[in-house]
Amino acid sequence: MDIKIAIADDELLFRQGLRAILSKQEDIKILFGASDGKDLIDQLNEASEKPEIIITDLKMPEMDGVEATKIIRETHPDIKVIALTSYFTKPFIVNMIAIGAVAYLAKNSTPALMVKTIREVHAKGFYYDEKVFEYIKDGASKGITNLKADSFNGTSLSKRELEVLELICQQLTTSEIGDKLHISPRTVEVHRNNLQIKTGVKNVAGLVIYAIQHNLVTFDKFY
Amino acid sequence: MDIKIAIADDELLFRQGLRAILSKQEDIKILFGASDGKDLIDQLNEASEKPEIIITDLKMPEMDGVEATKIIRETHPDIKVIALTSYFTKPFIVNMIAIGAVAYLAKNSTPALMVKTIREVHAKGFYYDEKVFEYIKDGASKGITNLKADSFNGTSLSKRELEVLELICQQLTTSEIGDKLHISPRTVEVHRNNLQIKTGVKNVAGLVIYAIQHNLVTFDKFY
DNA sequence: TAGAGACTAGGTGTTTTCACCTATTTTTTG
DNA sequence: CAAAAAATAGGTGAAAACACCTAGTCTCTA
Repeated sequence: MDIKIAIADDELLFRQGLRAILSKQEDIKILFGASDGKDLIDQLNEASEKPEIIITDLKMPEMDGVEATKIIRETHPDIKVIALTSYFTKPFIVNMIAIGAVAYLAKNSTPALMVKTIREVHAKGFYYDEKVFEYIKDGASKGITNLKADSFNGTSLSKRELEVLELICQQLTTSEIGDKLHISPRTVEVHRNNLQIKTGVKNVAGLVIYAIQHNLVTFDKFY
Repeated sequence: MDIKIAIADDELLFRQGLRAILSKQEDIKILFGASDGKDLIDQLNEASEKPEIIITDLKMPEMDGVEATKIIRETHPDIKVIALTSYFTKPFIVNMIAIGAVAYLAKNSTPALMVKTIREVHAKGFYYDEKVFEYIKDGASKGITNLKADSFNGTSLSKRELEVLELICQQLTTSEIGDKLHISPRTVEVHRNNLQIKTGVKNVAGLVIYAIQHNLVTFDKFY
């Protein structure tokens, strides 16, 4: 009768902390923890006992929570995904809900809210607090289907453009990026220029903001 | 006879998780938790019972762990500070040790290592694992005093610098910023340059990332 | 198989950033 | 009040970004 849960977060201490908090609840049982999206999917596929609810951080190395959620929604449509993150901003939230997360929880939440969210999700299948709900309404009124299609690769950035964008966010210069991708710096300039036109920003500052807001780069990579 | 501890981390769930982990140890007692450096200093000053050890995250809004550590080293030199962070890189580590942290712990550590570090710090006054020790040796050979003076080591950003940073994030150029603030573009350049030195980043891309990660600019303005 | 889209890369020139300096004035603080 | 910190601004020069342009190759698909 326990609520079976899996946790994905790249910080072991956080994961273990969450485990310590949740293990105090008699009706909650933690099946396993994963260090990133890839690990989560692997363990999920191998697990004999599948979790009913997965709590996943969005910002993770290797494969992030967004990607992982997409895969889980396809391969295990009955598993509920609760998104957990420090970044409580509209694009993140609207996008995660569009992808299929059933709750969005800030890392700044209280343990009590975390437990409540888990129980609500288990009982009703979803749980949105007021702020999240407000964001969803906003997102919906602006056409969530459109958002679904456009969302991140919104203006549809190409694979190469995304690579260049990521390296720009890592503070590399044009020629450094050229070296890394084995292409001419001129080509990198073309990509940067196209990125600016497609995203409608003015300079690298704009590109970085765009990348972060659209969750195209993970924060971890900056260090 | 308990080891008295205070915890500072901006994520409540993490803080509570840590509390849950550490409260299982009979010899460890958690006095209070703080949500950022400012909060930590305030609570520290007001506390009737002072902690012997403070575990602080480095990346926090308002006042970060670096700044807080510096203040604590001055006002409460007998309190040991353990730096806790996701970013296990040389500059961070060397800098924190230079400032006076007695241990450097990754958020990716095991709860066991966390407890061990606390006990070692309590007994011996410090604890460095092999990797940290290696970095310190490296850092020392390169002149730690210089690093202390130059690097970003928590010198908080000035009001003007924050204004400039915000406008950089709004994609304004140096001369546009100069116009807006009624100062010479040269002065803006000085501010930008100082920002880069203080934050330890390489270019505007780095500044934008720093600003967003440290909650120095509000995301809302971009929507 | 023709066309679209992506990736490539060169030319040219302007503007901006960035890294070194020095130095004065203003404000804050012990 | 004296010292420290912050804000101001100039010089110089190299590197990078940005804005225009043209144009070849490659891959996928209608």
